Amino acid sequence: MHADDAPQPPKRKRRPSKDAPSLSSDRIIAAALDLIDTQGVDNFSMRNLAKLLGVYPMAIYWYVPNRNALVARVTAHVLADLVPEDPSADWQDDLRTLLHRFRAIIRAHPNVAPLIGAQLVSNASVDLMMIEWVLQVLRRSGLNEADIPAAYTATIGAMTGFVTQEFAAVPQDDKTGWADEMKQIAQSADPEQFPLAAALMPKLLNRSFILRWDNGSAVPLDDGFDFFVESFIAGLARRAGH
Amino acid sequence: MHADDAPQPPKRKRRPSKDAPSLSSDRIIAAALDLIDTQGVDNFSMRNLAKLLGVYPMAIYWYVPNRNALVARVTAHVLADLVPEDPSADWQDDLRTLLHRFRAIIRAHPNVAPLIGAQLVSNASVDLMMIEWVLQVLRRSGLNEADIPAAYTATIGAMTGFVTQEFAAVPQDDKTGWADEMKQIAQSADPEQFPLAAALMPKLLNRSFILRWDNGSAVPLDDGFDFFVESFIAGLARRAGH
DNA sequence: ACCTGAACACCGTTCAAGT
DNA sequence: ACCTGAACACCGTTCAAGT
Repeated sequence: MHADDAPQPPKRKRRPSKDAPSLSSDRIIAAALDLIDTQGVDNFSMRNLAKLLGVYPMAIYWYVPNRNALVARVTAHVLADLVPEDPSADWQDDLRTLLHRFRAIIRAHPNVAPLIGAQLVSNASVDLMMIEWVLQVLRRSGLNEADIPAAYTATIGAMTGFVTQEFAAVPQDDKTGWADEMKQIAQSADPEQFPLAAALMPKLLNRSFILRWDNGSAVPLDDGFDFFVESFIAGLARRAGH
Repeated sequence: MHADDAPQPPKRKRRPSKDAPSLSSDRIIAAALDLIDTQGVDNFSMRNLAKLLGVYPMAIYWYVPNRNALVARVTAHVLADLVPEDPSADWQDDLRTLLHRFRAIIRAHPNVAPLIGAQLVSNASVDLMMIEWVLQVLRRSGLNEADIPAAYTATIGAMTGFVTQEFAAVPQDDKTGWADEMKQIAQSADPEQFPLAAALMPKLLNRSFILRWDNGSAVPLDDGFDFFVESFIAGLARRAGH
C-alpha cells in the first residue's frame, strides 16, 4: 500500500503501440514469487530475478523502487484472495474460515511466511475490506463494543502468528545431523526430571514446536493448529458472554 | 542445541595460563546481541561484529561455524531466563505468566523477534525444562490427556506467534511517507463501504495490526495482547471443561 | 519511456599461512 | 590453539549512458 517514490509507469493512456516493454510489474511479481517459492527468500536476489527475466538487474528498478518494496508486493499478491465471501450466519464459523484460509495460502507459499510480519500491509482497498470483514464478524459475536479494537488485534495476531511460526524456515545447514541430535536428546530425556516430556515424546518429536527439525511444509501441525484456533474462538465466545 | 561441526574450544581442562585468547563464545554472543539490538538483524554482519571485537572477521569462525549458528546462539541466550519458577496453584496464572514473560523478553530485545520462529531451538536441557513446565501446567488444567500434545503446540504457538508479529520490524525506508499515506487512506475510508472500519479508525490507526507504521517497540499493542492471551486461556479452560 | 553497463561499497566463507 | 590475510563469488543500488 505504500506509494513508491520511484518513477512509475504512469497511468499509461495507451502505449506507443509498437515496442511494448518487455517487463511489467505483474511479470516481475510473478517471477519473484516463483523464485521465492523455489529458492527461499534468503536466496532470492535482484540479480537472480533479472537473470530469470532475461534482463539486466537495473531494469527491474524501473518498476520497483527496491528489494523491500518488491517483497512487500509479492506478499500482498499472495494474500490477495484471503478475505472470504460475505459473512455467514455464524460468526464462529466465519472466524474459523478466515484462519484456515490464511493457513491454506501460506501452505501454498510457505517461503512467504517469514515476510508476513512486516509486510501484511498491502493494497489499501483490499486491506480495508479485510479489516471491515473482521470487525463485522467481531461485532456479531456480541462482544462489548469497547472491546472490538483489542479483539481485532488479537484476531489478526492469532491469524498470522501461529502459521508464520509453523512455516518458518528451519535452518537446513545440515538437517540430518540436527535431526539425529534432537532424536538423541529426546531419547535421553530423563523420566525422573522430565516425566511428561519423556512420556509424550513419541507424540511430540518432530510433530510440535521446538522439538521438530522439519517445518510446516514437510510436517504440518494440523492438530496443534486446530486446537489453537478452537481455543481462541471458544475464548472469544466466552468473553462475549456465550 | 545443534552441535556444531566446526572445531570447538575443547573441554579445555586448563588453558596454558598465559596468552589467554582474546575471544570467547560468550564475548562473541554478547557483542552480537549488542549489534543486533542496536543495528537490527539485517545490518548485523560478521564483518561489523569482527570490527566491534577488534579482530579479523575469520577469527570469529574459530568459535562459531557460521552466521546462522551464531544467530541461533544469540536467540538461545536471550530466551535463557524464560521459564518461570515452579508452577503455582493456578494453571491459568501460570500460563499467563509464561506468555507475559516471553513478551517482556522480546520487548527488551525486539530485533530478535524475527529470529524466534526458526530458532527457538536452543540449549537442549533448557528447552526440556520449558517443555516439561508447559506440559505440567496443561495437565493440571484438566485437559484430556490425549489433547495435551496438541495443546502444547497451540500454547507455544500462542506464546511466540503474537509477539513476533507485534515486534516484527516495520520497513523503515521512508517511514514518514508511509505514515502519511496510511493516515490519508484511513481518513478517506468510505463510511458507506467500510462503516465499522471508518468509525473505529481513531482507535485502530497505528494502534493495531495492519493499520500501523510503528512496531511494538514504539507502540506496544498492550490491549490486543491482553485480549489475545485471555481469550486463549479462557478457550483452553472451556475445552478443559471449566 | 525503458533498459544497458560499469562501478561502488558491501557481504559470508574457503583456504593457506602465521605464531 | 588461535588468529591473520588474501581471495572468491556473491550482494543491492547509484549513476551515466544509450535508444
